[in-house]
Amino acid sequence: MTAAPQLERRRAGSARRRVLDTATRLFYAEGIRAVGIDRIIAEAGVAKATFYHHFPAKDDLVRTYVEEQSRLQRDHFARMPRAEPREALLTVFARIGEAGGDPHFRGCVFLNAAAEYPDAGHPVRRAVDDHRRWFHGLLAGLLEAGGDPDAARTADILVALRDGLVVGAHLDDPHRVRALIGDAVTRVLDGPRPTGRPGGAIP
Amino acid sequence: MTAAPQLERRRAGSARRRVLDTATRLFYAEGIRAVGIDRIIAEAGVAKATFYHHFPAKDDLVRTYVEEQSRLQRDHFARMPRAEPREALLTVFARIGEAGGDPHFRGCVFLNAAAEYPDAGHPVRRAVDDHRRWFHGLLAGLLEAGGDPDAARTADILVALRDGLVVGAHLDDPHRVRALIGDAVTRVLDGPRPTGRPGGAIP
DNA sequence: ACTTTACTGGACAGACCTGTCTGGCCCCGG
DNA sequence: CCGGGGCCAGACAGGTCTGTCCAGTAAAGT
Repeated sequence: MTAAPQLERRRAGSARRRVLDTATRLFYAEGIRAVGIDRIIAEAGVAKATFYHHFPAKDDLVRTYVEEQSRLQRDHFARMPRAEPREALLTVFARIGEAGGDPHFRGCVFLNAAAEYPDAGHPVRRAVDDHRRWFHGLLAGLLEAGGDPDAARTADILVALRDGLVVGAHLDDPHRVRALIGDAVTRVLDGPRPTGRPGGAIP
Repeated sequence: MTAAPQLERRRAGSARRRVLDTATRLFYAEGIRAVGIDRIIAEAGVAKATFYHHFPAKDDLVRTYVEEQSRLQRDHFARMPRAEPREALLTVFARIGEAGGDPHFRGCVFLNAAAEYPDAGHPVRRAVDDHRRWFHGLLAGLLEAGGDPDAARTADILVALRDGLVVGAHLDDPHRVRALIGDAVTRVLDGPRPTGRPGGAIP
């Protein structure tokens, strides 16, 4: 009980919290490379030494930012009310349309971050990969529970669809995307399966 | 006959050509902000003054890069052999799978560029928009020719699918994406339509 | 032979970047 | 009361960025 207060002090992490919040806002709105440390610490009202005390380098801040966004999304879906698999799937996709309506919407945190880190082995890219694997697993689980005969494949397609919808809501028209989400998901879920073709998977 | 040689000199545009080629390679491989002018002119073997003679600012080079890539893709599809609309559609999507197999593949030129330019009104973003409108029109035209009852809607979905597939081929597994393209497109094309529901569009 | 034009090589300015360091304040636990 | 750690303020170093400028070369057209 003597070590805990050190980690849980009243103001402990307050500066760190402000840095991370500011970085999250600026990184998402303007891009990661486009936002410098000086700008972050100025808007967060934090000394430079304090920043480098909490984050050894800028990339550590970026990685933390991406990881936290992933955690927030996972928490959000974990707190989603229980529903039938298919309904849950539609809810997941409906959220894309809602997010696109936000005036601050600027696409997917993870896709945007990945676009700025060409090196696939970079910690930031790994964090993105982790998030994508989680999301694929979430969809595959719902599909399996819903009795989809090839949940992994359908999940692959739905992940692609989700990425494309988010991109479209950002670069094209959010309202049009919102209007077509249900149609698109239904086509993927209920569209014809290749296994139905005679002479299919098994030779 | 007197003005033409000035524009078509033997070496005229040679330096410009080298700059644009080098920039194309580096921008795509490493990102736009990540590549500086000094690096481009060094690898292109061009003097700095020459660079700024052809491109008033870096953003002009970037815009030219994006526009040229758009033109190249349009030319490619224009030279595509005539085929039935549906077959042509499948060919368009099959190319995504092929591109993903290239070891230098690093996603979509236009999505990557857009991710680095948050301002939607920026000339680079406009060039990206132009390209996306063209691509949507290409798909919509093929769908209409193929007798799709709601070509614009289906084109919207296919554009989203295309974006997601390209993203997946870059961030996830190119081989898996390649294997599911046909399935995905078929589901979207032949999946159930909302208009088929009783009490549909017309109240 | 003269002019025009693209091009070279490199110095230079001014801004911005990340990251380090010093010095001191303030609050909380012991 | 006092020690330590979180925090602040800002100078500083070393590098990179974009963009300007100058002086000179080489080749094309007239």
